[in-house]
Amino acid sequence: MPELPEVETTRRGIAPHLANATITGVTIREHRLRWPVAADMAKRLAGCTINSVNRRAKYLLLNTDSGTIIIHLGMSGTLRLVKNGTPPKKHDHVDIEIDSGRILRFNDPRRFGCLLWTGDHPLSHPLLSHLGPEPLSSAFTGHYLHTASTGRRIAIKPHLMNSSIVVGVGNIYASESLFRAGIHPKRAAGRIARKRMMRLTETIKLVLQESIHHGGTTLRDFYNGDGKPGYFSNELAVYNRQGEACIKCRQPIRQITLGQRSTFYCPTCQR
DNA sequence: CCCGATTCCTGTAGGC
DNA sequence: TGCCTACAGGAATCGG
Repeated sequence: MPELPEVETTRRGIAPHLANATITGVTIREHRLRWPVAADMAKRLAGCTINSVNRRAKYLLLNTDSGTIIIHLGMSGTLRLVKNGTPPKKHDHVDIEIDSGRILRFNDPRRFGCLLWTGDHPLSHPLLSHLGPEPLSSAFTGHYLHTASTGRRIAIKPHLMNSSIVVGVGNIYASESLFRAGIHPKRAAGRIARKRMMRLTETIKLVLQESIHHGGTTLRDFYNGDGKPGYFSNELAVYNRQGEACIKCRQPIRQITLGQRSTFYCPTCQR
């Protein structure tokens, strides 16, 4: 599933092929994604030149000379570059054909992803305008997170997954970061000392940077068409490891539900 | 405002 | 082996 590191790796993979490319055609086979794909997308995009490929949170932004294509991969979406004429497979919902003779192909079995168009500045779009800071940016500090958590009684884990607090921390990395920082996922966000918040923010940055490293591996498989899931599984200390011995203290890892999401932690190491 | 619950969807895993 | 059901997850939105 595309976590922030995988979205970033996707961006780096497709950007060289798309920069300065002109769109020659668009095929929409399925409009019903998380948000409907605009019927006039094809008309709007034809003849546009892509200037750059950027990322904000888990959104990919294809910046053209007359507007921006906003793409979210949801949890099962992929973007692949294929040769012109490659027959579509199941769930290949949208093709963006470019003048190099290739197609940027959006596939998404669960259709939680989206593909939108805006003529305005993309960061002003309603889906992007209320987002919190990027976790790997200098704006995301222990001081910031401590301040943003003041008075909050919500558990720290769903708090970290709230995109208005910080973007890009999904279910897996919320559990992993809290384990490494030694913080119990149910602890109220407003009851974590500043010093521990400092450690938590540094841990989040570290975990995401490590996983970007693994995202490279993901991208190669992804482009080779293997598409095998679970590359991260060997790196994960607690996620999906319920009942297994904690790598630090050998106590069994526990699984609970928090904010309607599976949550994994060590009852001894996390307080 | 705050926060928990619901919702969209399909592939996969587990039970029988 | 095969059918059936429960469940997973990003994130907007609803409801209390």
